[in-house]
Amino acid sequence: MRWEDCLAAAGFRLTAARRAVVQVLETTSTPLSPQEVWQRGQQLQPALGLASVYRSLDLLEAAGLVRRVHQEDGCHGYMPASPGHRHAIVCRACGQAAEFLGCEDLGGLIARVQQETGFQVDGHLLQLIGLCPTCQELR
Amino acid sequence: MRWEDCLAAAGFRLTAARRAVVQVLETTSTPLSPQEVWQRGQQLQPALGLASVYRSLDLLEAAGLVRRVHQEDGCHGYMPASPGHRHAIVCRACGQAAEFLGCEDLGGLIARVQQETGFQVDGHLLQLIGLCPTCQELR
DNA sequence: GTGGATGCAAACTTTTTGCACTGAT
DNA sequence: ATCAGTGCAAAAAGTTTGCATCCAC
Repeated sequence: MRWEDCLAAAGFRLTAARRAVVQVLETTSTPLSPQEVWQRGQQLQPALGLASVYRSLDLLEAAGLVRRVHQEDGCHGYMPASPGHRHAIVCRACGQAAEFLGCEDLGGLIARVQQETGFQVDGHLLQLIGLCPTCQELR
Repeated sequence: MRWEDCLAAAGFRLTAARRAVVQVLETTSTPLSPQEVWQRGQQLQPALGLASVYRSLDLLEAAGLVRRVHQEDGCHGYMPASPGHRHAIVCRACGQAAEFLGCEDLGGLIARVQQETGFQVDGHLLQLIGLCPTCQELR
């Protein structure tokens, strides 16, 4: 299901602003801040407003089409999200990011933590940090 | 090693502002925002400035004495950090948090992701979300 | 045609910075 | 006595909101 259909199915309109935001995110491998999405989006849609970028990102994130990643400095970046439960791995040198599937390995850990703390775990935030292939070569 | 010694050993001074920030964090089980730390800290140290709270939190985090947790809404909270490599579990209902040890279970997952993506993984961000014992009872 | 969505500007929130003064060493 | 650290105020970032206009349906 393409993103246009996802939004349409949920009753949202296909507007130029949303198109621009999606196009920008589709063509990046680095998570982008709202500001960056805005700047790049203006090349596709000169009238694009920053507020619409925020609104579109919220919408797309809620729809599961876009993922928000936590950067080391505390700012947020957005990247396109593949369907399913995935996590991101972000390069600490260049910011390049990739997604990966599978966090079943957490099962044992979660069971143990539930036992130890009494919390009932129903979600997790997992993100890996490292060096991408390119940045490994540069050192 | 108490926090006073940690800072002193690193060449930092023991000031009233830092004392207040540490005391506030020591007496909370919920991660606090800088604003909250400031408000509570003013009861211990009326002249406390918000800027000093930010500066102290940065310092204490760099020293590993305080942990920054990512809240669902994107804002940051700070909580005291026990020594060693630990992670946090945060209650999605009341914000209460606990720490847990042990993320060796990630080893297999990390090895697999390195293989798949070519990234060299050297860190991770892991946080669990769930319901604390108290909030489980309330429903 | 209608109402959802936009762009703009202003408001707000959060965080950082410049600077003179204070107080820990 | 020194100078790291502070409090304050201003500035800079980051994000949200109000509103008239626009355009997808």
